This record gives sequence, structure tokens and C-alpha cells, in this order.
Amino acid sequence: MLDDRKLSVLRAIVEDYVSTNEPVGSKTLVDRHQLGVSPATVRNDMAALEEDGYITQPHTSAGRVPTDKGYRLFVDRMSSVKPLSSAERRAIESFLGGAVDLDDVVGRTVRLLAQLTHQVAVVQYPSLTRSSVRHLELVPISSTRVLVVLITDTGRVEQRSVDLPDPLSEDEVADLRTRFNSRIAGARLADAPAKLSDLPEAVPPTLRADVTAVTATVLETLVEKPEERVVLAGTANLARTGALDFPRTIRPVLEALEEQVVLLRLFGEITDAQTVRVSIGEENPHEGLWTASVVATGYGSEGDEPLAGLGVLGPTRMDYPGTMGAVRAVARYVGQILAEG
Amino acid sequence: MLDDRKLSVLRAIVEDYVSTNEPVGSKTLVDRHQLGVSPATVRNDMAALEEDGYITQPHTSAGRVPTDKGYRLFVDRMSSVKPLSSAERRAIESFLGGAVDLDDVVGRTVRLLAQLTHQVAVVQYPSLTRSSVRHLELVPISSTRVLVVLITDTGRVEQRSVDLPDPLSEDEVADLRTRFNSRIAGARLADAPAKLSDLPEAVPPTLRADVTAVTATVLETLVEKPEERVVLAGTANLARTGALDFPRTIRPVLEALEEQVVLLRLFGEITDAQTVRVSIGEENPHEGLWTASVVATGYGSEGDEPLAGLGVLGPTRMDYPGTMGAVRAVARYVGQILAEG
DNA sequence: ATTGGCACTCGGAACCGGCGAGTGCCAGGA
DNA sequence: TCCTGGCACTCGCCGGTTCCGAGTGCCAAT
Repeated sequence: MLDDRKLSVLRAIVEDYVSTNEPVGSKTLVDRHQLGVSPATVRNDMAALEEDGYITQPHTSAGRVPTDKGYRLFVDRMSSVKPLSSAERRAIESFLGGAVDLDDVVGRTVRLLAQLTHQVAVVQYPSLTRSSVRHLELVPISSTRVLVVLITDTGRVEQRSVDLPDPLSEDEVADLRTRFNSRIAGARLADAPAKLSDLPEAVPPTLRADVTAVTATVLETLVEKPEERVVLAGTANLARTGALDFPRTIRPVLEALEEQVVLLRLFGEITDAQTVRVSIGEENPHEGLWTASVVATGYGSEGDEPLAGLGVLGPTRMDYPGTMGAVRAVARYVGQILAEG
Repeated sequence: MLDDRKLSVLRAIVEDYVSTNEPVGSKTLVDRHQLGVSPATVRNDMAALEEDGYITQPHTSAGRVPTDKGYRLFVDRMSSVKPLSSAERRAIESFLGGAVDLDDVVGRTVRLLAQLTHQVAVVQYPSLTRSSVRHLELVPISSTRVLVVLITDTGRVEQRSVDLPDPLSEDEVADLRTRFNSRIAGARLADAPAKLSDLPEAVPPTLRADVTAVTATVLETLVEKPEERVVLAGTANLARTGALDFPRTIRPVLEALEEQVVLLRLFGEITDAQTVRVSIGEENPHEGLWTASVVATGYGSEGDEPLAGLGVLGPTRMDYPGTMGAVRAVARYVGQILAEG
């Protein structure tokens, strides 16, 4: 069905179309690639490829364009992830090296990815549920109000203020702080509920109501509402090729990008930091992204599942090998930096 | 030069053009507005307005379109800020009311603004330099490393890790924490350097090197690099009217929006929270925004200068009265909420 | 199986003419 | 002096027509 030459033809079509953005015909194909056969032969192969749904012609008497299925085959069987140039590697290192805190790391990463790939970059903050508690701080604001500040080992800081049913002294707050930390410092967030469940009973009755209130806030905020955060950069790249890549308009794409839920779903299926996942055109879950492709992977894996995901989004007409290489490289460096810091 | 009727004509042109997005001619103008004069008279006025640069015709034998100068006159002299409907007010209250922390307030605000105005919304986080220190927390990570966490009265939390020249015990860290807080808790960030300057000399010599390191980090992070943060929402609204509003392409606009520096400059000139500032077309500092208008104001003013700015960005062809009303109303509610929380 | 030849298709560019919205100007009237 | 109706003029837009050529599918020959 699909002999080697047909695959070569498909590869050539994809590569040409990606670089020229014009439907590619049999003639130009044999000119630009050493296929060793005549245009007529290529035409036969193209007819077969079209029959199988890998390519299509926008209109009669025009060249062929890869379909989603064609890109899929290309990505799965014919492309190898392209390693970065050493200049690019150095750029990554120096650019990410100067980061001072987590916000900075994430911010630099997303801008770097956008610049390297000329696409829209998406970076997810390290997942709270997969992080551990470094420290829980209680800051008295007034006698009936404290600020709960939770710091994770990945550098995330979350905070909420809690109204207390009974006034607390500074010493009592300090006591509570110690009690909380001795129980959950170092524990994974996912394990926090179990470790805190019997805390109200373990404190003197006078504190019980307050402890219950604080505990409830901690749990609600940090476990039940994991509030995964996602940041974007490079949305201007969507408009790079004029209306060529996103024919209707880029509006549905921008809308999809603003829906956190959609973005998070793009990373939901990522289960390890080794492979780069590619989702092409109508494979995407959200209708607004049916003209786009997403190249994503996990980062910050410590053996098992990754801390979070990152990736880029662009037109289906995309340089997959190069993009995959950039995404993989950046993910590795970020993981490395987080492990050090 | 500009009698009352000419102003009425200009107002009518602006209003019609904003609502129809088509160059408006003398005939349609007298139909839709009660000007009480004939098209011919209006034509004469239009010729005068064009002479003075308030309107222009895209090409001969087309209607007139307001220029930047025309919009400016309209905003300055002919439009009053349109108050919101009570339904809109209720929507604002209920939408912003549920916020749990600062991130949430800012996030909800920016989405609300985008939705109310159908433009791109921009919200600046409360300025660090104008905030006060609520609490400075030192969290030991290892014996030679501590995490500095600063919490402001506006709810912002900033954190950095510091490598210590000498190891510190937990008790010593606690001691430092007390020393720092007794000096700067409650102080404005801008005043922090002065209050900390002699701290290294006031501690036992064994701690001196560490105190110097921590102090340096605190100052560097929070004063010298105030790192103002800005968030966006509603970029999809740029593509709302197809290519009508941003003729070239929306790319330069998206690019400008990604440059924090540019955005921050838009708020730099805001000095009070009462007035709504409008910047039209080529009045904007950045070339990419020459086809756009910015409507901005301050929020969270506590008597003197506001904590930060917020606003929206859209095409120059914009409903200025309505947009100004929405921006002002949202700014007031946000200020209120921050004052309470 | 591959290839050169050939007739055919059809989108896009270029051209053209008519329509009509909109203008500027002018002369007459309040 | 200002307003108004009338009128000739301009020019962008729209629909129709023509023409060109890239690209195709098919077929007979190798």
C-alpha cells in the first residue's frame, strides 16, 4: 500500500509545503528533491496518497497539501526530533540561567519558547498536587484574622486570609504554626488532608474552633482547588503569516487560549517528561483549535510523573521536527534548573 | 471657527461611525440625527471640519471618518462618561465579590473588564513601591539557605532564596526574623532601605555576614527591582471585527501588548484614581499602538496616588463614553474590595 | 512499473463598464 | 450672511468576461 517511495513523496510534500506555504505539484517536487523518478510517476503516487487521505488538493488543478492524517504519518514515522544548534543551546542556558525565582523561571521559559519556535508558547506552573509542602506560615493580621501562606518545594507560594471565630494571641499563632508544620512540612500536598484530619482534636479545646477554620482554609485552597496556572507568550506569532495559516480568523484560537480549562486539558494527558506529544488539527479537543497543532511535553520529572507541562501551539503547517526539538530541549533545561534551585 | 453646529456634526459622525464602521456621508447623517439643516449645509460643515483635520475621507467620493484629532475633541468636549446600567453594576459586584486572594481579584477584574467593554483589558498589580510591608518571613531551607518571603498589605507575596555565607540555626533565623520585622513591618517599601541600612551593625558579629546577605536580597528584590506585574485578558476581542479595525494586521498590537515595558508606560502617567485618561491613536508612545486607543485609570487610591492602574485597549473606533464608564466603575469597585480585604 | 505526451480543468489576474453614494460648487432665497 | 436645492463630477465597488498557466488524469509505448 504505502511503499517507501510514497512515503518519500509524502515527506517531500510536507517539507515543501511547510517551507513555501503553497500547494506543491509533481513538477516542482521532482525539481527540489532527488526522487529519481519522473513527474508522471510522482503523480501516480500522489493520486494514491490522496486516495488514502494523506494529502488533498484545495481545488482541482492545484498542487497537493498534507491533511491532518498526512502530518500525523509524517510525525509518527518519518521525522526525527531535530537537535538544536549549539548556538541555540547556549542561548537557552544563558537566558534561563539568570532566573531568580519561580515566576521568573516560568516567565523566561515561556518567552524563550515563543522566540525559539516562532509559535505561541504555553507553560504550566508546577502542579500543586504533585508538589510537597516546604513551609506553612501563619501571619497574624489582627487578633481575629491570620494570613495563611503556603510555600512548596517547587517555589510556589499560595496565600489566603482566614477570619477566626475566636481571637488568638501571637503566642498561640506561633504554637499553631509549629503544630501545622510538624505535621505537613515535607509532605506531598495530596497527603495533606490525611495528616491534618485529626489536628483539631489534638489541640486544647480553646483553640479548636480556630484550628478548624484554618485547617478548612488550607484544605480548600490547596487541595480541593488546585488552581493550575498557565502562562502564554508569543500570541503575536499567530498573526505572523497574515491570514495564511488561520484562514477564518485567529479569533477562535485566541479565545481557546484564554480558556484556562482548554489549555489545561492540553497538558492533562501528559504522563512523562521523555516523550514529546503532538496533537494535530482536529485531534485537538477544542473546536477553536482545529486549525492548530500542539507540541507539548512534561518537565521537572523526578523519576515518575512530571511536575507540569509546557509546549507550543501553531498552525498545522508547522516545522514539526524543529519545534519538537526546541520543546524537548527547553523542557530538559527547565527541569534541571528547578531541580537545582 | 467651530460653532455649535459643527461640533454637533462631528459628534454625529463619531457616533455613527463607531456604531456602523462605515464612512458616513452628509445624507445619512441628516437622516439619523435631528440636525435641522439640509445635507448641503452639513457638507459645508464637513468641509470645514476636514480643513481643520478633525475628519478625513478614506478616498474621494466616500463619506468621512473621524481622525485621531477628531476623536480627541469628541472625548474632551462632547462626551460624558456613561454610567453603567444597574444590571452591569450588579454583575460587577457579584463577579468581583467572590475573589479569595489578590491573584483572584486581579484575574477576575481583568476578565470582567474585557467582557464589559469587549476590548483587551489590562490590569496592573498593586505597585510594590507604594505598598507597605505586612510581614517578612524567613524560612530555613537548609543550614546555609533561607527563603525570604515578603507579604505586603495589598496581598502581594514576593519570595527569593538566599545563600548564606555562614550556617544559621533555627533559633538564629527566628531571631533575625524578629529583628527584620520590628524594623520594617508596617513601613512603606520605599522607606525600607533607610530602616534596614544599619541593621548589620546592630546584630552580633557572628550574624553580621548573613544579615548583610539577607538585607541585600531584600533590598535588591523589592526596591531596586520593583517588577511591576501586568495581566491581560480579551486579546481575542482584537480580532472581533475581522480586519476592519486593525487594517494592517493585529500583529503589531499583539507584539506591543507582550512588551511589559510598553504596557507599564501606559500606566506610568496615571497620577490619580479620579480621572479616566484616554490616549488616542498616534498619541500612544509605541508605534504598534498607533491604530489603537487606551482608556485607563488608577485604582486603590488611599487619598493620594493610586496603587496601580487598569484599563482597556481597543481600536480608535471605540465607544469612548461607554468604555470610560466601565473602566471607571470597575476601578472603583476594585479599590473598594482591596480596601476591605 | 515507469515514462513522455496530450487534452482538459479551473482558479486567479487583468480588464471593463455601469451603478451609485457622496462630493464640491453655484445661484437663488430667507 | 447663511442656508438650500440643484447639478455635474468623481471614483470605489461589483459583476461579467477573457485569458493564462500550473497542474492533473489518462494512455500508449518502453
